Amino acid sequence: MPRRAAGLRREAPAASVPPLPCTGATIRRLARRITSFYESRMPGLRLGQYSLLAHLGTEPQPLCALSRRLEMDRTTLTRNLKPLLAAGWVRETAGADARLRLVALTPAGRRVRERARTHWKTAQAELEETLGRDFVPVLHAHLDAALARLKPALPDDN
Amino acid sequence: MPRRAAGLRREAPAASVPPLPCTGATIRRLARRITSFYESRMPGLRLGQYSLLAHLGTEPQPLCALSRRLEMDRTTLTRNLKPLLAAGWVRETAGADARLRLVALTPAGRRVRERARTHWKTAQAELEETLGRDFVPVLHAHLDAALARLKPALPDDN
DNA sequence: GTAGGTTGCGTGCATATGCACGTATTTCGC
DNA sequence: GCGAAATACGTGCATATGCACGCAACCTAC
Repeated sequence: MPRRAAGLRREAPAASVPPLPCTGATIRRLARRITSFYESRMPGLRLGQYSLLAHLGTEPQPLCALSRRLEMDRTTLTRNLKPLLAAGWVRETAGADARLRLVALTPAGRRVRERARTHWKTAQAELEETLGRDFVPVLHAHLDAALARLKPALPDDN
Repeated sequence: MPRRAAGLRREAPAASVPPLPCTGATIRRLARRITSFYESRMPGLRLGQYSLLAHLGTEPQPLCALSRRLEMDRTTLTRNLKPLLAAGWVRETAGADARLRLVALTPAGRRVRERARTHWKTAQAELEETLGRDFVPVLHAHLDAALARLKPALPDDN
């Protein structure tokens, strides 16, 4: 071991096979990075929360419909909705079908969404600037293609 | 805006602008989908856990080095390591620098990793089959390009 | 040598994610 | 009608994610 004053070792991946290129790990890494990018430009709102607001409307819609549109687990949606309900941005109403839980934006929710949309637009523009104006459409095309090929494989719900 | 009689509309995304294509939302959606794909083929191990095992080695390395290599928040790493420690797949040792927390694979951890690597390889191959053999390299190239352009913007740690 | 900045780390808080399981309602087959 | 299948939903559990804050050990300048 070479002597070293203070420091940390940044060498050696440590006795083993180097990790092979994993599509899953890579996409998650990029998702983290991009999420962080957006959120640093959207004060007071997580990206997921904004996404939720953007998919909500004045018209009450059932949770299941929302989860399908967002292609997100129903139970995740239930929990992600909680802070928005607590903030008074979303209200729930009862419909004819007693099983359904209908959710819609409140006036306050619409205001928050409009304000956030501005920030989002800025972030999106800045992201496209950073990644390259002509790069982003290509990236999107590939992401969409991957989504189209990868079937959700719905277990029970959704 | 034409005033429409109640009952004319059946679909309607609910009184508002349809969500614009958001790179962040799209990549998170794909990340969820792909994660689910891998995990359905890796019994008893989350994708993140496998990724961690794959980046660990026999040689003890400090947490901070690991978090840098994984490009992941240090505190997230701390927590993600916990189940692996509990399972006896990872051990921690003390080094010269009392600040550092050195972690390495145990023999059991190596065995688990080797078994998991097999499953991972199958999953990866199947994914490439599903997405298209020639598609995946292109996708990777774009993901890597995006990662290269998007600087982490390290706040304090990491 | 010691004060003060730096570095490595853990915890509390808040959200994100999805599976297994259980519950309530509705619809369907007969 | 009525019992079974289908549908919509919540909760418990386990992990994933990162920021703010605080602590301890280390290093550097003086």
